[in-house]
Amino acid sequence: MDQEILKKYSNVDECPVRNVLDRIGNKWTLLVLLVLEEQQVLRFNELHTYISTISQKMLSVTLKSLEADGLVKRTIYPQVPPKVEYELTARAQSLLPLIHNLVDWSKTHINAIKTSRKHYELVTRK
Amino acid sequence: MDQEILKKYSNVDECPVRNVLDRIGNKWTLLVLLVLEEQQVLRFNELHTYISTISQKMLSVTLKSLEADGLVKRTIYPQVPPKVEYELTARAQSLLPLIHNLVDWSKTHINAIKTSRKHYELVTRK
DNA sequence: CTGTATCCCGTCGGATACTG
DNA sequence: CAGTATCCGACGGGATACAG
Repeated sequence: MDQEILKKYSNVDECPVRNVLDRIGNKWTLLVLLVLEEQQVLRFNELHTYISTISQKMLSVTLKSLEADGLVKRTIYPQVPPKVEYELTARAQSLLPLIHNLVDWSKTHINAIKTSRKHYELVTRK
Repeated sequence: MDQEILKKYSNVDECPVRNVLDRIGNKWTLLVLLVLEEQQVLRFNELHTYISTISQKMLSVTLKSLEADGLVKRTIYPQVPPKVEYELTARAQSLLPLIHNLVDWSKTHINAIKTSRKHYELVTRK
């Protein structure tokens, strides 16, 4: 890993994994992906019902960025009232196993991590 | 995935993977982990040299949170001038394969993703 | 050498109200 | 039903200066 590579990894635009982490790292993206994986096809308000604590604004923003990255397919049915369906793309399907690995690792280690945090807080307290 | 589970996944404190993503999702954590993996043991300023674009403040903050989570071990040598060494823990070693999977997936798909983003921008432009 | 302390700004995300 | 528009507070992260 030379200096050239490091510079690229420091740059959000040039670093591939930063491009991905900047998406799934934000507050709601992962949850939307997991719900869509399980339910397969959902309308906007159905998603909102499943993830009731998300605001309309953030659900909209999250879905748009997922659509922009080609991870979610959005289908509009031209009718009144409007009907819009969301579903995962093949690209998202290929990412989901890695996400599940992360979820599993987190579940396995979260207790030890929280214990570490408490201990760290104690020993660093003045 | 029932409502109870979803509420937990919406809550940063209760959701295991959010606890992990909130760490590796920030700007510098991943890069620090990868450099430490390759170099094994580094002092503060050596890390700063490898990752020259990080500010002293953020390097300090990033290392502290990694240490708090038990992902990095910090060793102080009581001498003047001070010498402090950082190295990965076994916990971090167990996480790194998943990170490499993410890096690989990102490298594989980043071009297609960027193409999708450009296309999305075009079709949504007024 | 290994950090802290301030100040400051941009972005993320929440609340609320409004629209085709 | 499926969003947008607006306002606003909190927080991540950069620049700079200082300290043990």
